[in-house]
Amino acid sequence: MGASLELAVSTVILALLPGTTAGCGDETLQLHLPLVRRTREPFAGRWALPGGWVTPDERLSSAARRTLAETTGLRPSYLEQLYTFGAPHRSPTGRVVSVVYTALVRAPEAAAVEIGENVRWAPADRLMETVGELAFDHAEIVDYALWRLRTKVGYAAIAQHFLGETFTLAELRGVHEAVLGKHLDPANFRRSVAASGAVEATDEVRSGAAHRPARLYRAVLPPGGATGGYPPWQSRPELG
Amino acid sequence: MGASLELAVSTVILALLPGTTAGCGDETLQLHLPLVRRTREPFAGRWALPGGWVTPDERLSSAARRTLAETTGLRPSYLEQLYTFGAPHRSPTGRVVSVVYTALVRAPEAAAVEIGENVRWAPADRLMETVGELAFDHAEIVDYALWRLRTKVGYAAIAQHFLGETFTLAELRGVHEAVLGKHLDPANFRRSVAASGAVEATDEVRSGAAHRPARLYRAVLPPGGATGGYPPWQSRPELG
DNA sequence: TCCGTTCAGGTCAGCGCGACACTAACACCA
DNA sequence: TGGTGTTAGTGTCGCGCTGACCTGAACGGA
Repeated sequence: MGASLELAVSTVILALLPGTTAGCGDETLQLHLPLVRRTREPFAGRWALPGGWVTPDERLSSAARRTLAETTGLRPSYLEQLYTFGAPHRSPTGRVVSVVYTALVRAPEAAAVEIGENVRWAPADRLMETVGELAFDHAEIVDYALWRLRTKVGYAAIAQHFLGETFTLAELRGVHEAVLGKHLDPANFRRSVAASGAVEATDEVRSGAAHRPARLYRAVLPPGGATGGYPPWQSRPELG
Repeated sequence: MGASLELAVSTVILALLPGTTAGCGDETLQLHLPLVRRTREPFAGRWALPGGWVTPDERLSSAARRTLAETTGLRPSYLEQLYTFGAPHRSPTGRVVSVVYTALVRAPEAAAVEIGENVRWAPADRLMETVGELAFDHAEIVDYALWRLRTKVGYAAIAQHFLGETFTLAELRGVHEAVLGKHLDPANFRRSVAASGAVEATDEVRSGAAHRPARLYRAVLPPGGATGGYPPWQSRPELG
């Protein structure tokens, strides 16, 4: 029935890395994503999202995981389905339907990517300036992923995915400021986070700096069913 | 590359129809969705979501529209992509990946469905009791669609899709009460809707009943870009 | 010892929302 | 014709969340 049609997966992986501004000084974090340079037609030489074909016996998310690891070496712990793109002429060489997954990774994991001639991190908000036009409709896909991150993702998810096991509230706030692109009041941010129940305090503190040490916190996953349904990001039972 | 794999589309169409409670009295509206009885294996005799195969030259949404019209006669004006289900053994007869679309339709449009031996409306919250277990993983798909409707859809969209061109606030409130399954305070509902800017008052009123006539309102679409991105339901440029 | 910096917590005003009382405008009926 | 019932629509109050700002706590460094 539905033949002569290829099913692919792509992934939009977002990481907060130091800004690659050529000038010095500016040490701010910026959203980056890994891109792969195409070596074959169509769009040979252009940069594209990591991805590949789905094999008959693997889950869609497994295909995304596998192709991501094959091309970039990244192995994120959690992938979320973003959208399925299937316009008839997305690819000039035939009908390709792409199920796109997205994930957030920490900077240490992001460092696992073997940067090379054909793999690189690119600043999500300046793709055009840094790598030129993306292959296929991948620029549109990235835009949609960024919109989802900025409008739909909560404290716990961002903390858990962008920071380590434990973190200070200042670190969590810094991550949020980088994602949202605006300054947040430390006191109000603290209250807001505490009220959300997304983090819990640990006994430890982070010392060493020339000021009062900060308490360390840990992300606490939503109790899975407390909201009576599917939380939007993490912790939804993976759908088939 | 990615062969031996079928791509299908399914649709979850939601309409508010009078409750089919056998007993008298209860005239409340209930969420219903159209189901189609399968005539072939697998799952012959079981009820399933309307859907079918994607042909090589049509958009995914067009395939959803076409198969929905072929099986039920429904032609909703707008379809929204819900999720793509692709677990390896969803279908016992081979690998099938289903891109699921969803839409809300008004009762008059819903009446266009030619009810028969193999097509019927079923109450969304009592599928098991009324039609037994659905084919494939369609019950899971319906659950996810209901969750999305109840938690993600705003005033304007519900008004526009479930009601006519103009409507009273009482009608809009009734629709929301039916969707959410709980009573809403008329005064607070009015203020909340007004503040959202999702509706605008018209000059007309609806008279005829034995009480003060109610002003008619009209749904106003979000200004498409006011939020600087993709509004969640209606009015997002259809993605590829 | 003093000082600068950051952590941590508190206060206060404004806003949105739920609960509830009240007025307005029609149809119906005695 | 005027009273009555019913629903439309408005006003008010209190609570909780949020932004803006202030104060004390705890460190390293001069």
